[in-house]
Amino acid sequence: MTLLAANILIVDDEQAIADLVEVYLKNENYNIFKFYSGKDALNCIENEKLDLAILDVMLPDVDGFSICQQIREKHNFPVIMLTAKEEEIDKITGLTLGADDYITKPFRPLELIARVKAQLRRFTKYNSSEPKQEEHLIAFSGLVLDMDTHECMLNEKKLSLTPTEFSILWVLCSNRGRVVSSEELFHEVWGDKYFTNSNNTVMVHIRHLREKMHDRAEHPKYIKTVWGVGYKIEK
Amino acid sequence: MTLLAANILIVDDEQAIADLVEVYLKNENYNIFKFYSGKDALNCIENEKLDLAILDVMLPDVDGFSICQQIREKHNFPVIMLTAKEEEIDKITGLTLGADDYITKPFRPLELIARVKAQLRRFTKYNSSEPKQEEHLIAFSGLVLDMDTHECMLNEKKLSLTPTEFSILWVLCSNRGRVVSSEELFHEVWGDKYFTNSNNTVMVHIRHLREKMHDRAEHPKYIKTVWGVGYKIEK
DNA sequence: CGTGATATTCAGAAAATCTTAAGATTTTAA
DNA sequence: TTAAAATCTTAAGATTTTCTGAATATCACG
Repeated sequence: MTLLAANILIVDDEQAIADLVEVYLKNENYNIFKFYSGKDALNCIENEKLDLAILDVMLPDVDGFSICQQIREKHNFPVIMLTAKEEEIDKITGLTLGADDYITKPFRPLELIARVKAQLRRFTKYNSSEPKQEEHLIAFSGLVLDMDTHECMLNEKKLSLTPTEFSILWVLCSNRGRVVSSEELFHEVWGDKYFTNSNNTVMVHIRHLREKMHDRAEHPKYIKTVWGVGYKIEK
Repeated sequence: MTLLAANILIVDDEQAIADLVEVYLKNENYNIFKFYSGKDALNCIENEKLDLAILDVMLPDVDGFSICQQIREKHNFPVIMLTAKEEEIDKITGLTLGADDYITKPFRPLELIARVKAQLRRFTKYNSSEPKQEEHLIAFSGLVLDMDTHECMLNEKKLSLTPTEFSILWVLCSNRGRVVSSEELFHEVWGDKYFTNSNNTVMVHIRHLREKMHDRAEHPKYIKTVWGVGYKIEK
């Protein structure tokens, strides 16, 4: 694994899913190798130096399990399986054998990213002497967000955030200095899982966040409203 | 045995099992030599400096006993046998033929790792002067967990934990400071072999643990619930 | 001002966790 | 080997926390 960015293989015949995963992970600065079929993926496994694979269990040609086996045979990097919730348990048991982790669809983007990072961390821990830079931690001017512990500290004081609140703040912070629209926020946090026209839900959570941060909407110190565009945290 | 990592031989014709064992042990930083047949393994025994072997008793070509005998004849490192539950008689025979330990399938990852470490420890104790760092003991702020004896002490008092309880606490402690999701806990403790959608089982064990630790769910001193994410033990 | 965008509030819905207990399984002891 | 004890799993309902959507209020900009 290079120090700069991990190479991640994505295989899913549902193009929408694969594309989505790609977007999320590219956003995290990973190099993506994406395929809609198992056959193409196998080729990639041989020719690229990969660091992690995300495989759909059910593929039309070569199934995820076989790919996983091939990876195990000749290579050594973590494999995360994607399974639909409805798929039969027996099937999954067999198919996920040997995978390092699995995620059931539909999943939340942040969860996916967290899992990917966890695997890369766990793996590099034993395969590199580099004191990995911590990407699961965001810290600046009195605000600390820790993906591992899901903790949030604001000026030495611990804020107890709900999962959604944490996610929203995380997205805002990792895009610090840039305005993030309600829609974008919604997509980042909830994924395409739900579609709703009302961005009101986001608003309510922003409200709660500001409350917990003692941030008044009139003079928000942290989460600023940019009229007609979205929300932003100052750099 | 090198100071850095032990070389471990795995032989099992059930590829899924061999792969699984490989994953678990690689995770523990061992070098793995894996084979799906006895013949290939014999070759490896001659050419590599091995520190431990994990052998399936039932192999299609050369059986585990024979391999074990060959190891005993020319080499000197511990052998752990893998046996299916039904193979009662073989178990005994295998042991008398010189295996140092045996594990019945299906096994739990933590148990496998513990046994491997125990054997390596036992062996190196007499064959090296290096005071190997002991990873089989976790101790911090009043809590002591001993993988060898499966004992747990909390503030000088011994807690009698069931195997599952011990495993869960062990995983939580070794990931202290990080939130571990129910799913992850489940994987670590039960392995990929068993699969269940309900994390309720984990929950019940957590409950029992908290009970034994006099940890109330409202104000847990030790095992904290991180809503929507998992459980965690403070650093 | 008027209009559309953002805020606030709050109650019901949904989701996650906790508790309990009964039955299944495994281990231990006799 | 069998009986007893210990442990594990599962399920159902209770509880707690979190999320959502509607109704209303407020604000910024023209």
